[in-house]
Amino acid sequence: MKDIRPRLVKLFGENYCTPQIAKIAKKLKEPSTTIHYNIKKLEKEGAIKTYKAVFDYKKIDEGFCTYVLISLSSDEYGNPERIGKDLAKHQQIESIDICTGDWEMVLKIRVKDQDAYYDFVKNVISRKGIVKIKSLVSFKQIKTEFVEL
Amino acid sequence: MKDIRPRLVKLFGENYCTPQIAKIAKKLKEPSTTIHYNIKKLEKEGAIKTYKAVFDYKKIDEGFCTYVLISLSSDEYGNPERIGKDLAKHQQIESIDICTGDWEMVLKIRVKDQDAYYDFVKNVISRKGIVKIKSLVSFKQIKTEFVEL
DNA sequence: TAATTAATGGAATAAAATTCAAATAATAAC
DNA sequence: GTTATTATTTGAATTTTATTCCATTAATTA
Repeated sequence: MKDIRPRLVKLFGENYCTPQIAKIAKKLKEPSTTIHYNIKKLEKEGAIKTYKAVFDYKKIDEGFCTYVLISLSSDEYGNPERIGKDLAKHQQIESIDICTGDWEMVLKIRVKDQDAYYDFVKNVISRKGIVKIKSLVSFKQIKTEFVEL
Repeated sequence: MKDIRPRLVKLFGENYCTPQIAKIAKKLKEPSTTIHYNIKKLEKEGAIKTYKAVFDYKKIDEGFCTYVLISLSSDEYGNPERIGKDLAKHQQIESIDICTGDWEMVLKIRVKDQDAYYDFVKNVISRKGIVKIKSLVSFKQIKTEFVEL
């Protein structure tokens, strides 16, 4: 057995999907060539970033989800974007926003369980320049990525 | 001109995409039938919820993004799920989580601009049982739905 | 109003997904 | 440990789909 699944999950997480032109054409009652033309235009304009899968994250060992509200230390306060770009490369981070309000940064994180979360916070979040202020642990995920679970 | 684009955006927002089996097969150096089999299995198990597009939201009139931290009133405190399910039907809400910590619920919202956000809060969030405590407005979105912007 | 560019859509082609059947591997039953 | 059962892999054939090409129409600009 080749255990292809984790590799599939990785690829689907941010790519390797494509629009279903025929189905859309049928749904909108337009010729598929017209649909094709309009989709390519959206892609060229950069309005569509990618096509990807949305998972039932509990079933792919990413059931533990948290929001992390972050304050930056005074020496990094003026440069949240540098830290953000640096964090972005971590697969466990679903989203990164630089915000107004009481916190400079909001992360959404997905890992397997509490232990994995502890490791992630220890190794990635708790670093120079990042002062973690608050973790909100998701008890129940009702909707994610615009998809109801 | 038929202005197909908003209709496309709506369909792609949560569906009407499909995996690229041939590309995956090439990438993983496995026969496409094997890839096909494994994907169908993931779908049947419910591990894959759907395939969808990720947008550059500024370019589709959804550039204004916020996190809303919510406290529930005492009479709804015991039933956050009912409120969550009710909120889920609104397209502007990207995610809904029921949480531990200082707030019972976290929403991620996308609308066109501040005016649209005001309307949304007025009409949807500020209702019986929902006491909005804090809005975090995203200045800059670095990553969303696991995709770097 | 003419000229240019953008969008639509049919027909033909190319590419891909899907089905089918057979072989192999893994697991369970005895 | 051997047999029976089930799950997975894979090539070949088929069906479906995306894509290209080109002509037509609509929209925009000069």
